[in-house]
Amino acid sequence: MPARSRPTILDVARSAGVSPTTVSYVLSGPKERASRISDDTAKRVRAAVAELGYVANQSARSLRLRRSNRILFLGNRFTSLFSQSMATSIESRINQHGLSLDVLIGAGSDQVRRAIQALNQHAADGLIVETAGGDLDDLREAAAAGHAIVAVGPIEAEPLFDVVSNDDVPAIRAAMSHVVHRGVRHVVLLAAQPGLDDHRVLVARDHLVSLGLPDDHLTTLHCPHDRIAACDAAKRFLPAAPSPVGVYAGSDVSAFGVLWACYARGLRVPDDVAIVGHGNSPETGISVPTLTSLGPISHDFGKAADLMVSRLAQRDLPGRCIVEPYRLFVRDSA
Amino acid sequence: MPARSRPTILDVARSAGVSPTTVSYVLSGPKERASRISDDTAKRVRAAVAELGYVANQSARSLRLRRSNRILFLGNRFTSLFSQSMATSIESRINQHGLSLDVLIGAGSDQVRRAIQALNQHAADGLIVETAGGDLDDLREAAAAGHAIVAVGPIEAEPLFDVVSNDDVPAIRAAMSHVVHRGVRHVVLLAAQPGLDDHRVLVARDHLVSLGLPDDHLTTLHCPHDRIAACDAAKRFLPAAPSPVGVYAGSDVSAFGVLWACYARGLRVPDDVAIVGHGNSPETGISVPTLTSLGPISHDFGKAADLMVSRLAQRDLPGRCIVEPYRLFVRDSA
DNA sequence: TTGTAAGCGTTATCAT
DNA sequence: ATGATAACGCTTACAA
Repeated sequence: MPARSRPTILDVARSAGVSPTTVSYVLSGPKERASRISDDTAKRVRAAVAELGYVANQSARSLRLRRSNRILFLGNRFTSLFSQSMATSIESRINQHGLSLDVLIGAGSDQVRRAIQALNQHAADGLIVETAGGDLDDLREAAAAGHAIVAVGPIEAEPLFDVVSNDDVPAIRAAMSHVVHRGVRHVVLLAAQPGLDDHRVLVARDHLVSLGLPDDHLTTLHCPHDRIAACDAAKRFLPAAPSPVGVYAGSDVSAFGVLWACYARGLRVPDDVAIVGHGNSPETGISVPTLTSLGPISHDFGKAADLMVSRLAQRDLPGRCIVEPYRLFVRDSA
Repeated sequence: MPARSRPTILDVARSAGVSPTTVSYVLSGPKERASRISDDTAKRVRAAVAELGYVANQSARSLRLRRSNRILFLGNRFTSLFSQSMATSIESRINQHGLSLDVLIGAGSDQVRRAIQALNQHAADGLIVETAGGDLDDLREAAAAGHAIVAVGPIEAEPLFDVVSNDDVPAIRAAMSHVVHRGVRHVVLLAAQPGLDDHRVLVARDHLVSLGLPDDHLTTLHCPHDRIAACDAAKRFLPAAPSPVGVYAGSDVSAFGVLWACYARGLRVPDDVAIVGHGNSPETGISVPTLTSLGPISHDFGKAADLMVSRLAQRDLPGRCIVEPYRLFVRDSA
């Protein structure tokens, strides 16, 4: 049932004719301690390691060191281009620091709780989480319990953990102003689940009202942020909508779904339907028409990793907040 | 530097007025041993656990049990709809078995080696890996070392580990026959990196030759399987290609990239350009035109998880092989 | 420059 | 029905 047993540090020590202490010193990297080992001994130890194929047991190591050197990243959705690029840029930065990153995917408080559970189990040292704010209470509690947390999302600074604050509100307003200026008088707003990212549509709706659009010209629809769900939804609501209609899709993938629905229904973009995405993923540049979208000016989320690393080095740091500005990227779909 | 210290089993024992042994028995689930603990004691223990918020330290547990109850899944690409659905279906099945799944993403032998390293470190009990065959040697070596491996991909049975064999060859041939029957005499084949999935284009090319297409009517291009790279590539090769031309994109995401390139260049699909994808992702149904693609008849890869679980229960099982049939799904793009 | 020994938190064995 | 004890593999004072 258990895997075939692997060599331990004792086997290496025996084979090299030294004590386990010496082996540990040789392997624990060239800190100042490495100097206490003679070159010759070190060489013999390394030879033995290579010959036996010795690899340190992480469980034993974590138990003794009281840290695992693993960081968890919890992204929102597999289909989200945004989560993907976050995972990629965070991973490379985390690796630069000699830690390893585990990627979990899935929004929702159950996933957040699972991730925090992993921290409680000492299975990971810290959690970088993409959140829309729905699980802030869980995160606050975990941070209060001494866990290292970095949250990324459209949220404010926190006292107990670090935040990369996606400041998308001005860009959302700019997008709505833009479509209204182009003559749109009816707007459909697409939101995923309530609590997940509905702040986007709330901001959009408020701003449209302040621009003078009557409330009954605004429709909020809930559908998951994936291409197919958005396309299906759009095929239902678009034919009935007065032209020109604006669609703020809440995500780029949804926007592409809406775009396909326009093709399927023979609607012209942007003349009949003006589409705005969210995320400004690279794919916005290849569709026909190209997709107007709003997103962060920089797509490098390595800063979240840096926050985590410095927090691991000093646990009692006050919560820091890096504001990530967003802007509207006007292309041809609106 | 280390996290605030959490309660251990000793704290629980003290608080409940019992020995650590008893706490462990109470918590290790109601197997047949639970009977040896009196109801009253068990209740007191559970109360103490709840009060202190005790959670078992996974490192200590893994060290003692010599297993981590974690399974690794290594998928090819974040952008791959196929990897995504594999990860999802495998995770839910793995969880049903009381294990947890860690998802890694990234093709290439370095990633495979990193995953195997995790096995060597006792950080995980088994590895489910999506592979095109390029890293079979590494996997064989790991399996020979006693690790539990399940590989999913267009590969054959293996003696030392389990395989879910994606039998896509007949479907690829069917797809090529289909486009040729429709009058295509020139075909462009898109492959990712050599060694990753080039078997797809090799099979396609061989079959096209056997159908009588001259070799210089066949072009193989290498570009990563993502929408943007494929679109850029297609924008370059399509205008020069004789019409009608067939494109076997090697993946659905690439196919969508090619489709956008056709729109951008004013080429009609399927009349000027016939496009075939690979993977048969749900998105094939929403594009205009819908995407002809080949893929597995079933998208449930829970069977890979089942293989893993049974292998963990009995390590010396011979390598099993489940063949996953593919077929061509003809839609409007070819 | 190297070795001895204690301890990280758990679970299994063996007593009681 | 419960408890004492040893062991899992590693790191690190401290001793030599």
